[in-house]
Amino acid sequence: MTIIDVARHAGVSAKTVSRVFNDEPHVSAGVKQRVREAAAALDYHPNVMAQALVRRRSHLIGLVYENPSSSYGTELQMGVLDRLRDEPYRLVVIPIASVAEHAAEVVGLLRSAALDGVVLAPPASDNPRILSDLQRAGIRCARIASTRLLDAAPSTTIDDLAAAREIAAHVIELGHRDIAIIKGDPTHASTEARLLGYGQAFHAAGLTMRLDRIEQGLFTRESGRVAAARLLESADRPSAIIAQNDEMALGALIAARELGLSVPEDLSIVGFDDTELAQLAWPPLTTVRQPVFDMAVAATDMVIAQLHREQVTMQRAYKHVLIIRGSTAAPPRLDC
Amino acid sequence: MTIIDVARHAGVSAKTVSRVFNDEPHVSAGVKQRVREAAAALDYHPNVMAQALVRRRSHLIGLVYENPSSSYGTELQMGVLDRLRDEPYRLVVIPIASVAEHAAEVVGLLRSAALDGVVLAPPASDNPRILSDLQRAGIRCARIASTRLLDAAPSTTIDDLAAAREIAAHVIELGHRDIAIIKGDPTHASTEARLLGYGQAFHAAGLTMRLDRIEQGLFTRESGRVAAARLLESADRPSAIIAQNDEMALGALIAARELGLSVPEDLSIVGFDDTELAQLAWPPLTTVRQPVFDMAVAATDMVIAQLHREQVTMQRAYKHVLIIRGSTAAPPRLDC
DNA sequence: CTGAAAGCGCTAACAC
DNA sequence: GTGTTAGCGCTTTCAG
Repeated sequence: MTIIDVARHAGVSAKTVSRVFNDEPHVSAGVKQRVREAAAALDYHPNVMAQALVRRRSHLIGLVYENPSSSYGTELQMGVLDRLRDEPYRLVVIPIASVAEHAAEVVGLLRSAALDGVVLAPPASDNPRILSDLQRAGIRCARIASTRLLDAAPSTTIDDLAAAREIAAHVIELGHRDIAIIKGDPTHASTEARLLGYGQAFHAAGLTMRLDRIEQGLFTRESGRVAAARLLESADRPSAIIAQNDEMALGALIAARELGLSVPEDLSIVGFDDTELAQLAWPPLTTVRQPVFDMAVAATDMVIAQLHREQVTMQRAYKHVLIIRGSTAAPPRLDC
Repeated sequence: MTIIDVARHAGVSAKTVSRVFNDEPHVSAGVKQRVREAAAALDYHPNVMAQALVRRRSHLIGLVYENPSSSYGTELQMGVLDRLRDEPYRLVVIPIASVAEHAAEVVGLLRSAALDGVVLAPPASDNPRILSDLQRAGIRCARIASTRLLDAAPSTTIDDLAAAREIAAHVIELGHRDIAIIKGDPTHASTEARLLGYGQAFHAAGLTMRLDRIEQGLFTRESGRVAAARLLESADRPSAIIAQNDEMALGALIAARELGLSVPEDLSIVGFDDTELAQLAWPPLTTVRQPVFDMAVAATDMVIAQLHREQVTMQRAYKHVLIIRGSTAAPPRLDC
């Protein structure tokens, strides 16, 4: 059933059917009626691919993320879906195993998906190659938690440095002196920013950061578990662990449990992001909230605004909030 | 940049360029080479929408689910993505707030997304209207956890009845006699099946099911919390709660905590599905495992097989496994 | 207010 | 091996 069939059936031209279906003006009520009836009788539905070809719009918006299964990824996706509800755009999920390795191929992939626009999560959101390829390909984008090239494309941001400083300061204030850090994936820019933030808090408190207390993780639960196990297995173990996200903090919690340590009595643990995991963990995690859902809504909004050729906010900064829960307490007193 | 530009640049016809890009045979190596160079020089990328129009294939596969944010939804999606990796198909996420209410509009929505095929999760997977509309629209599908119309379309199944019977039997074996049930969304077929399974276990043990011990939930955490609160607030409270999924079991856990009850000492709680939540909860949930990820992989495979006109398995049954964790124990002894 | 003609960029079917 | 012709189903001119 094509537009031609409907046109014949209604005794009008194809163009008129097109007008009716696109709510264009200048169609008499009678004709409109006849066309609608003919379409209903023939169970006609416009061919979306033909429309896409001629309009040069697929109405597809992509979400690019390394690890969509994480709590962070879910929240992100829910934000995009929330903004897309009641809009004539669909969400295509584009998982990329390793953005750093495949940066050169990413935009080719997006192109072959015929996307009108994309929401870029870290670390793609900070990748200069991807950003410039995207522009050349004419694919609109908006970015989640960018840290650099802030005028290259619209982005949402948080102050990683300050957020990291605050959560480290909280741990220090509790009385901890021997504090270990589990870093995130080195290909994410926030890994460095957060580390610097922790460093500032240490410095302000007159503490020195011991490099042998910094473990490399990958933002995954398992990497957090392994890193924490390394830190906790020695007799000389830290009294607190600062993980660069909740997923790794949960891994640390699991490692502590495996070693028979109680949290927070023997060990304090903090995360970052305040994803759902943080409340679900036992004890619930002290962390710093990053409004991922809201950022995803805003980024999606920025993409749509571009597609509609509307005024686009180039940058939107979000506030973080320190969330104190049960995974932190004063360090154990060794000398009594 | 179109195929014509490349053809001109390489001094061949458009069809030849098409042949090269589609790896068709009968193109001499030299020509192939020239075409590739011309394409590279012009930064040519085939227009996917034009291909889609003429091939009648969008290479888009949809995942229809009511609540993609849940742990169950995430697992489902990861299964689909896993099967789609390295395939030239993309995943479009189609959340439907209430399948029961909008059944008549669902296929129109899918149609307007130009999907080649869809994976249907409950309760869409059991909806006759959706199934028949899908067939009329020529959209291939495969279903997750279907319970009926098993030859209407390919499906994956588990034995809800047996699984429910087993987990209820486990609770009964622990010595519980006063057992409450939190039902799931009544528009899902498994709600009834599982209830019947619990009933069979009760009957086999010579217990009667008290209707005033059956609460209606909606498969959401909050509905589980509210239902459990109702059950637990009376002085005459049950010693065990059987929830029809993990999400509601977690809600029950939260309700118990709010009322100062310890699990499993004062109250045993079990769920269903064995999603990630079950291991994350504290105490971890006794539940019955449904291999959602595997089922999603299989369903996606069934969709792809249809698109490739290959032989399709019409039904694939999965085994459930009783998983005993910390949320269940013998009931408290009242008489000592 | 309505319609005819001309594509959008690509590929199927057939020639040569 | 390679090119030609004719669409895919729709929308965009531009006439009337």
